[in-house]
Amino acid sequence: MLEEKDYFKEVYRVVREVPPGRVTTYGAIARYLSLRAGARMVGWAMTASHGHGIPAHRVVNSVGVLSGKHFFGGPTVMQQLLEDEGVRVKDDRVVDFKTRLWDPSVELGV
DNA sequence: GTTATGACCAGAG
DNA sequence: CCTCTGGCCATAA
Repeated sequence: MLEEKDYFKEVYRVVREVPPGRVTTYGAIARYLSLRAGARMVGWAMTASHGHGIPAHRVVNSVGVLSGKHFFGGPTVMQQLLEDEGVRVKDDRVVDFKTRLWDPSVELGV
């Protein structure tokens, strides 16, 4: 029946809430959902996010690096998607990462 | 059961 | 900037 695990759906729900032009991090999602599995499981969930309509390009690691760009079918696809939404990317890193960061535990309230 | 791996994180040097 | 270490823990073999 459901291939997806419950925490997968939780992660997807949060990622879907990330507005265009903003990014969030694996750690932030893990913190917000209190996933004991930690940030690694968020990354694992993203791997399975294909076909779920998840804007995975808005999820980067703690320093704003596009660590998952390799999974978008090309080395520039993820960057292209972000820049198309107004997020500047330089050397695989989000420019003005701190101001672009959308932390669910802050934006949605803890 | 054990081992290896990973779209991670934080700290130390 | 770089590498290394320790921690986290689900998944695969």
